Amino acid sequence: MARTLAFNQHEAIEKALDVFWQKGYHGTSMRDLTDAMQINSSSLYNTLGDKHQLFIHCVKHYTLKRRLLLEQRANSFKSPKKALESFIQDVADVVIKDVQGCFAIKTAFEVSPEDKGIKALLKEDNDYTHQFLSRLIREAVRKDELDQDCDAALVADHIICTYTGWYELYILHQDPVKIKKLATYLVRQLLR
Amino acid sequence: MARTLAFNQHEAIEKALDVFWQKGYHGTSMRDLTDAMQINSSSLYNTLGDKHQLFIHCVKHYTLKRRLLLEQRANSFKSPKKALESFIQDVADVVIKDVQGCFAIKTAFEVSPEDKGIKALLKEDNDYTHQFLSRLIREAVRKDELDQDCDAALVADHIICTYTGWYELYILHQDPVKIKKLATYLVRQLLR
DNA sequence: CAAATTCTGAAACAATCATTTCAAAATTAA
DNA sequence: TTAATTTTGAAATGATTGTTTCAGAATTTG
Repeated sequence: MARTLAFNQHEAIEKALDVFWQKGYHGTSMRDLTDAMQINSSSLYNTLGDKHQLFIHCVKHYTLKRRLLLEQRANSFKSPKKALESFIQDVADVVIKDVQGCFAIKTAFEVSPEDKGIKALLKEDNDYTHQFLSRLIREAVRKDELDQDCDAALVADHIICTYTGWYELYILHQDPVKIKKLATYLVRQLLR
Repeated sequence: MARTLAFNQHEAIEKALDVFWQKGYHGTSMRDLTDAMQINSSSLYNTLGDKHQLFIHCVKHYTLKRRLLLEQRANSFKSPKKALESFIQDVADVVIKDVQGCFAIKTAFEVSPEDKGIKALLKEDNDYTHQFLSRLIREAVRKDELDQDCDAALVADHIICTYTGWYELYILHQDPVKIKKLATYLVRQLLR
């Protein structure tokens, strides 16, 4: 048998993700990646593949991480209405903390129009969030916390679309108050 | 005196815009541009400047064009409420027609986090739309077509954020019905 | 027409791009 | 320890990047 890998793959992917996140797919060079990952290119190609395959790893890593975060927080609420409120406010906080925007959204606009594979991954991620939200909404309706005639799937899409726009607004204006106001506005709009 | 330019600058910029729009800033090479513009690179550098300057031309061209379109349509309504409704539905139609998303939004995510010049241009464009919408909303409030306690600036931001998300959703799902439903939902949400 | 001036085309530029090569170092199991 | 196997580092790959060069074609004014 032979020696084992001298670097941690997960850590390497996380570092690569940081670079892709900041510079975008086309704006990132292999040198940027090997510098940040502190791996020689031959090792990189031998283990994680070429630039595109590495990018896929990063997308999967990112979406999985978010998914776990979402599931983790999902069970900590008794009232679905409260859970929805908290979800929206949390997204607003993430938007404000993330100066460079959401990696999935950036990738959706930069890469996925011309890359079906990446698009499929992002769609899957989007569908997951959509399911999470619409389930929450349906529960809220059942518990009479929301209007009976409310279309859960539609409202879920609406929420997702709205906070997508927050990212762009924050990139352009960097105004945390504005984002927070929009979040409370969205909550009040939905839950009355 | 000497000969005049052998190509139309506006047409050349429009062709360059098409390429940048489709491939993004970093995904576009100078060869892509000279091929599409049918101009030799020396002519390009002599007249419009380097890649970055050309990109600025494209952003300015795009935002100006949208601005004119907006102003042109603004005066064709008597009721501000009807104008708002029509604006939102029109945006939905644009989203559906544009398979590759809005150039300004794509650029906001790809370029402007690291390019203050481009960011300033996009912010200016965003502010213009914001002014346009908030003025319309204020008029609607004055004419009692909207709630008196409605914060015009906030609602304008909300509308802009929402339809930004439509672009992403359409890139991922390519479902026109979904976008139209979201548009009518937004309208009903606002104007009740 | 002629002289002046500017634009154009093709080639060349160095730099960087993603990727590959391969010998040597490193590690494992026997 | 030895033989087998894999990772690693540094260099080299050819292609492509953005940009420049410059001689000659083109066009305008006088």
